[in-house]
Amino acid sequence: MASAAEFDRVFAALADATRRDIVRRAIAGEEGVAELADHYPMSFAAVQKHVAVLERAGLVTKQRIGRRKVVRTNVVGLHAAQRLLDRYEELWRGRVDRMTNLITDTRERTT
Amino acid sequence: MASAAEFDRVFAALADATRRDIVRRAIAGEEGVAELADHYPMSFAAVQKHVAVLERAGLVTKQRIGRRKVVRTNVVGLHAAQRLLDRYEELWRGRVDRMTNLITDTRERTT
DNA sequence: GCATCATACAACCGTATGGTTGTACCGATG
DNA sequence: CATCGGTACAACCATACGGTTGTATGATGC
Repeated sequence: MASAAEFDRVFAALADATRRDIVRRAIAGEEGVAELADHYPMSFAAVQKHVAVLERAGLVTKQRIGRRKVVRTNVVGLHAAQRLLDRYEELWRGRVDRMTNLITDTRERTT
Repeated sequence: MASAAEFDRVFAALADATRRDIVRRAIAGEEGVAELADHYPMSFAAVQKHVAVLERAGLVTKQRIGRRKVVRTNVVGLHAAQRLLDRYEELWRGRVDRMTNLITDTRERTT
């Protein structure tokens, strides 16, 4: 189970379009940092920082291959975020069910 | 489909423990801003700002009831985030499948 | 109409964030 | 071993963010 601080990092990491695109590209898991940087209108260092943010959030990993470091998205990190949203969803459904019951009860009582 | 800026707002809104807790509490949809504020060790104004961030992200709505404004989580906003994560998940699965095929092909060729 | 509860918003402050440039390190290759 | 490609990191800058206090607006109850 992820701590509050971990959720903070995961969602903060996903709250940037460039980083989301890096996550998407890193699913293929074939590009190094410099190759990723070519896709974006910013310096290499900026992209490197974005990758570092994603890495700290546990959303990607880096593996040295030759002189490059290939960036790969870590599906485990994504799952943490997914599970939190799913829990909200469950709670929401529970609430809706309870309201439905309430309405049903009322109907039964009033009919 | 949500735009990049909308995703930015949704994930940024979720990247704070207090705001996530407000979302959770607002699922019940019974507390006003002042009542929510009682749960947290910060000023009323701070909580109000958090609610405003969630509102701008489309994660909660406010409805005037008497002199209060009841905060309710908007499940549609959550769905936007969920769908993005699900898409990453799909892409990831696709990649794994492709790799599996590749390995299978190789085996078939080498046997 | 007045006091009051609930909300809204502006101004301010410290720190975090996203970007830049510059420098240093590491590994492959001639 | 000298060079070069790829990465890492520090220093710096502007702006955004999370918090505060103070003031204003709005709906309720007497």
